[in-house]
Amino acid sequence: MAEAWEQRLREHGFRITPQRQLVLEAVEYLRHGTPEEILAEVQRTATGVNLSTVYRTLEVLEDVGLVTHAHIGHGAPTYHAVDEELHIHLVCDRCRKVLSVPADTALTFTTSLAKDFGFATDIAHVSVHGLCSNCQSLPRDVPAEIDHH
Amino acid sequence: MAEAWEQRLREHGFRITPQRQLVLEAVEYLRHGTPEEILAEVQRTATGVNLSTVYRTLEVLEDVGLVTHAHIGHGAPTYHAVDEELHIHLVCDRCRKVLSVPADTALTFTTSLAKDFGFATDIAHVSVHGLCSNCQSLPRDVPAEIDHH
DNA sequence: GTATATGCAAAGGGTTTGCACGGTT
DNA sequence: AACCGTGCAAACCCTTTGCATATAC
Repeated sequence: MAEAWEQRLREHGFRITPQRQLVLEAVEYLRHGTPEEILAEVQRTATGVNLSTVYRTLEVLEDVGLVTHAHIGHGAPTYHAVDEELHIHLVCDRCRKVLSVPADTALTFTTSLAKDFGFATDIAHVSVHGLCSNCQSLPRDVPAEIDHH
Repeated sequence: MAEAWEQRLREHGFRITPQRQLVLEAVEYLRHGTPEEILAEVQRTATGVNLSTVYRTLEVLEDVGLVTHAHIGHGAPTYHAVDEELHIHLVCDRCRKVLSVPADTALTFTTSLAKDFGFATDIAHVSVHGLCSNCQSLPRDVPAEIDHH
């Protein structure tokens, strides 16, 4: 029997290619990865793979439900394999640290958005910004952006 | 007595310039505006103003607490005057429509982030993505992105 | 054999930066 | 007079696209 991911691609009319396999494996291995990071990982095996292929491949893999992405900072999005536990990223606007918390922390929130506005929330898609516990206790006008990653 | 906004700038060691006044007025007038839109509005009065000045000015105005910004789509951020009612943007990933809901809809959510993780949430900074009530009732594989604005 | 995927290079949107000039204090 | 703010142009990051070639089916 073919691997599940091959099945998924074929079902949606896509072809099986080495690039698609490698990108998917890189996302699974990295657990959190930007397109650039995924490319770097893929190129450890296949140096010839191109960034635009990574972009196109991630789009396809997302289409068929094998990966998802989330926006962390203002920069490149982060991709996850779908079998990762669904989580929300809390981004500290001062120190830039990212905290992952279970998606169902937002359950009452998403429930009321559904009830009051009929809106079906994809809570993990976009990060929640704010200040982490550490940075809240710091003096006000201390330089932000301690860690740019 | 000087206007409040002039006070604000001076307090933080910034100078008063026509550009800063015009950008602030444009943000207040537009209520929701991207840097480009703000520039267009400013240029109705002063054609010579430059985009990079708008960016730099918005940063200053945000620094001193006269404006805030929120990320709606993947594109340019939207600026608001601080006296606007604080609201969350709900973005439909299919039709791209944006729904504004009161920020305190998220009160139980932000409260539990504070209690459980010590995180002080800035809920209005980033939009919540998902599907609006209309698009949920549509068939699955209908082309998305009906309205690119 | 035919349609789809890929690599490459170029273009695109949004934003930031270096620099010289001009305006505010 | 000193410094800050501005305009301009170039550079920047991330992403998308056109096209010819290669590959999966």
